[in-house]
Amino acid sequence: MDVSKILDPLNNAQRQAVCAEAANVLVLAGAGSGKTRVLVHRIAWLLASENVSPYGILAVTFTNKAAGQMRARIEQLRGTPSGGMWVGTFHGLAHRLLRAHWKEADLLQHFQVLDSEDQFRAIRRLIKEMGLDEGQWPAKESQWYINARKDEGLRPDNLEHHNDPHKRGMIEIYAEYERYCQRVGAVDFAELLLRSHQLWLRNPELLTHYQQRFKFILVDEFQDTNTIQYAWLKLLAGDNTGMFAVGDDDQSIYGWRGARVENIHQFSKDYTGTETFRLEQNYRSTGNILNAANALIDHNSERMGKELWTDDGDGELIQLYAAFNEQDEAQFIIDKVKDWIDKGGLRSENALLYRSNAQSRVLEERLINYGIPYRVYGGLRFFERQEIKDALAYLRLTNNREDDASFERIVNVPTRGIGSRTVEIIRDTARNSGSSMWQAAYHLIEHKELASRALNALQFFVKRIEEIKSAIENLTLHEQIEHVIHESGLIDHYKKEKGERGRTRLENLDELINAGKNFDEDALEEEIETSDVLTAFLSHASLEAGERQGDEWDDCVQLMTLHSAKGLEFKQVFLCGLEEGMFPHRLSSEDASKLEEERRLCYVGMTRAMQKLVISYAEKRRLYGEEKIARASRFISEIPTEFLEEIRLGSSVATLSTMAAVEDKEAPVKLGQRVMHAKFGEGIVLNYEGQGRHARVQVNFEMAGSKWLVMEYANLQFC
DNA sequence: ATATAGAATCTTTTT
DNA sequence: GATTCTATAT
Repeated sequence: MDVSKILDPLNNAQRQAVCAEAANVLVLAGAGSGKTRVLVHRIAWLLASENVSPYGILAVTFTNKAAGQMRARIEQLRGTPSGGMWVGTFHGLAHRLLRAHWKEADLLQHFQVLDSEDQFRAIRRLIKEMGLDEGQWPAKESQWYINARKDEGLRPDNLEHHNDPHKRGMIEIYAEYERYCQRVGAVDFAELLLRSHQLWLRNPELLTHYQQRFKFILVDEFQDTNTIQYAWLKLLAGDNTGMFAVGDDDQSIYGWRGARVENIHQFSKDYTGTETFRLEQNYRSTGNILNAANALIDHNSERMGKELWTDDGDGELIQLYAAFNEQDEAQFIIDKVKDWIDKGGLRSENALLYRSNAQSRVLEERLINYGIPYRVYGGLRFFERQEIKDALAYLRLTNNREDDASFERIVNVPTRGIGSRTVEIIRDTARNSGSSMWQAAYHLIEHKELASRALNALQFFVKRIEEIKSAIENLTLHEQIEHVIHESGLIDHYKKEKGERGRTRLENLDELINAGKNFDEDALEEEIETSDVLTAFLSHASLEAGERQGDEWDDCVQLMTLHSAKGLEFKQVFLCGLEEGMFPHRLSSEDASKLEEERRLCYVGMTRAMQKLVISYAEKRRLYGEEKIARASRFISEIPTEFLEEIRLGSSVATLSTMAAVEDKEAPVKLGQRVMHAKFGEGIVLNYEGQGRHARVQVNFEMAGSKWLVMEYANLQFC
């Protein structure tokens, strides 16, 4: 292939990294510096010049989206499908390994992948079964504990309780959970990695096979790797493997879930002769935005060091708005968004970023008020929806009747008279005989050890599952799904749910059949055995939970947390709620390293902006029902004033029409509304009492301070 | 089995 | 303040 096509689109630094001769390469790629491009072109370069076949390449990312994009861009650049290459997420690749070597990994052939909700439910059930007090041993905490240990590569056997009763309990729960997973063939996310790591350790010839196969390993977002992921990579990389790691220590924002930036420092030590490259030219943001971001992140210690720059101009200054309260802040932001749209910009070019999800509500209310379509990221995803998980649980139970989690989920959904008491008896019976709940149910029916009503109901359930099982045996996946959602009674069950919610649930179940259809087609192409399609589909549902549900509008304002904004870019970005306690969050303010992570988060947020960045904070904020006075975030003072432009009260466009509408209703004014008084000047509505002409309004004037005024006489102008 | 009231909780999230 | 779970009553 023509090498110039690979190298010409690159700048100097990018080209050096792509063509690096060193076996091991570390690329420190700043925000917007062409990180993905370098990865993609490196792969194309290796294939073209090093005489490597796609078979010898493994590229690993964190999200399915990133993996998909990378694969697509490689194929686009090379103009040919890249069969044989392994491109995927850590979990996806680990899963692939375990499917191929389930026996050596000591798993059941049809092992299932638990998503975090499945895991949570399993742990909660086990804690109950163990007779532990749920108040003292919250399932959430245990789940967190177990995952953190697995991410560190630790099994219960490797853990010491040091006579700490709390620790001892946690370890016991962990051990119990492991036994359960092993028995029913369940594998959670962390287990995928830990288990495949173990698979290699215990089967040296298998490890050698993969080490010899993969001549080059490429890692995206290296700063986000945790202990087990790095160990996994290190094990897989043999003596002759070339490692190519791309990352940005300044964008490490997942320390709280086990990511270790240290790995980036460790890399050059572990791989001697590592050549390090820095990508500092930014193709996204204006000079002012970059300089401000550089100055902010400079307050962090222990950085690898990197300074973003651009060839383009300085652009506009960063706007800073000190809002009176969160209502005022929202009003200001929405006014600016409206300006943008009125000037012909797209709604989707605007992103409203915040530290925590609770902040979205006020913004949403304003957007609804103005009839501006928007989309909030972060809701439930398709395969996480209740009705979908119910349907999947039926499929799982027919597939594997040892699956207690699924059994318990659907034994009384739709309600068929199997109450919590009956479930408890089944659970106890299962526990006492060391069998599954399914077997226990059988036992109870056979020996008539239940009250007749419960017995009949249980018998009905068991029979129904058996019927479904035999009916779907020779069907294609989508036919299986269709059969299951009807015969299980789920359709009828959700038909009864009134309103919008019930309707979307039915639509989703319909959509599940569609998903099955697509899966069938893919399976046909890849010649997957019919009996394995269901298992593959169930794993797919766990590993790739699907798109987050958003509004149906194509062009809408984007609302999301700073964390979910990573990797994205927008022409106009609003960073909202920059107050001490909010951002940096109070739970992350005491600890120096946590604070630095917050600062990196701020850095990530700022560098999302292409043209305009607007930062705002509220002096007073109502949160969780309580009003709190706040100070501006320290991050604001860490940005040199030369890059900032303070926006004064009332400089935004008047919104007379909307206020008239509000005035018609019982409230005389809206809280947080800007008003103008002939004598006192401009202010913000703080409070009001009464209605109509007799209403009194409290206004905080910019110059004159806070005053109570009677609407009838005050003659306030809304602006 | 459902309905309602009171309590508890409220950072960030992918796989 | 809003949601979501839990306990209690019917």
